[in-house]
Amino acid sequence: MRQSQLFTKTRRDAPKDEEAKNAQLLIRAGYVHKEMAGVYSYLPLGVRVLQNIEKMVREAMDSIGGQELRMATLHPAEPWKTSGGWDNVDVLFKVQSRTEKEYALGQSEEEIVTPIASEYAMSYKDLPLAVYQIGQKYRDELRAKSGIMRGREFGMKDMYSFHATQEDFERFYQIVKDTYLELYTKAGLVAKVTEASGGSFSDKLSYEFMVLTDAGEDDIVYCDQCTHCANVEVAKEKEGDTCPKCGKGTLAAAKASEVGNVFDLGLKYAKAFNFTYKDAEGKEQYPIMGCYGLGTTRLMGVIVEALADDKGIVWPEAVAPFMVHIVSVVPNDATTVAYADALYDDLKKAGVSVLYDDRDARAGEKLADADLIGIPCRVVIGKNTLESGKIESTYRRNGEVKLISRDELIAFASAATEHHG
RNA sequence: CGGGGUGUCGUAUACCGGUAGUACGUCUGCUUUGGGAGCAGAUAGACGGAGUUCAAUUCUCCGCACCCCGACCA
Repeated sequence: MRQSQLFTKTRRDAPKDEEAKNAQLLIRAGYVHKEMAGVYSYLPLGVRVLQNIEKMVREAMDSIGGQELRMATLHPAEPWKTSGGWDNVDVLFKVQSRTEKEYALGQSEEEIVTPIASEYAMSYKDLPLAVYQIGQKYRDELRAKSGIMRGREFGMKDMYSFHATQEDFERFYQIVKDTYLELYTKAGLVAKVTEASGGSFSDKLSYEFMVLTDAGEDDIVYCDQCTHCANVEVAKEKEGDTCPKCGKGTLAAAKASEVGNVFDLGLKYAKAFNFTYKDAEGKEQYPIMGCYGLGTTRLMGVIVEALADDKGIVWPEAVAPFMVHIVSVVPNDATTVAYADALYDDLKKAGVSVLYDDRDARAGEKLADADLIGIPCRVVIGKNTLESGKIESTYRRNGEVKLISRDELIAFASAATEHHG
């Protein structure tokens, strides 16, 4: 992509009423556009990041046997009345048609997936079963805040599983947990699994996946030696205590943001929608159901919060909108431009995602923009390095500058691009 | 939903009961080009509605929007 063709532009100042770092940087760099409180449009750069996140999530869910589907987000009122959610879920958006027919907007989709699954899962042989989707969710939050981290419309992956036994659910939960943790690591984050309340959802415990960031809304305590971690809303423990799990470590307190969760739904929805299957003896049984959320847009916001520095965004390779950012700093010099053009073509041919700043602008502005946009590898093409035959590449993450050959750059970038997603 | 705050060109801001100014952006032209260039010109703005007043962007009231704190949070 030539940056001169990119329809968004960067801006020097953040809007005065955006306080969240993620919103300030994403707006300044041209990733998102705010529509209203808690609702953002995603612009070309933002879509590229979201698509990478979705790809990463999709591959992870597919790898553990999840089957992707896409359920409606405009829901009939009836299943919500059947489950009791119509009156009990206060964040449920309800809409009325001009003929006064009532609908709901999807905020989680047990009410939709359970009847669908019950049509196809007839026998114990059809279980376990896991389906998921990635898409928009709507929640009537009383107060949207923290930029894209807590909105009224947002992106989420929601998976639902059905099992014949509690043991099988536990087995699957462990697999999801490991997969989630792997995914957060790949996204450059440090995540903890915490026990939390099931809310109105379930009497049973739920598990939350927390990423450490001061922008988070949750307070957690975690052990400095083992994996123990708990949300203070249910924990009796506090900072400085000896870890109740390993008995060795000390608990530390931190702010964190919930980027995923797992709920044990038990038989609640199976019973509400009369979803039964036949067991090996031919008897009707209710399946055990689990649900697994992962906020894709929130994840994007958390990555910005956790990794950005004072110059701008720092994307991990797995989600970056482009892998290489070519910055041509002497746009009036024909030799330099020809060199940059050729490098751009070569990288594209090698399958590398590359943003090429070919704008007729000064070096300072271009470099500041590159820092703000946050692409992992920046390549500066100017007269100095052109003569040496080496390419100056700078890693956004740590500022490390290397002089490498053209072939080395292409080899590095195409390898990194393969890991994309 | 309770409390607090803020609404001025696209963005950030200034002033003022009487002609709304600046910077950045954008457009035109020329010069410039390795960390947010210079000159010249151009473009564009008072959230909405009532009220007070000779006169309201300014004061008052009512809406609406946005931000922050709290509560809430499938």
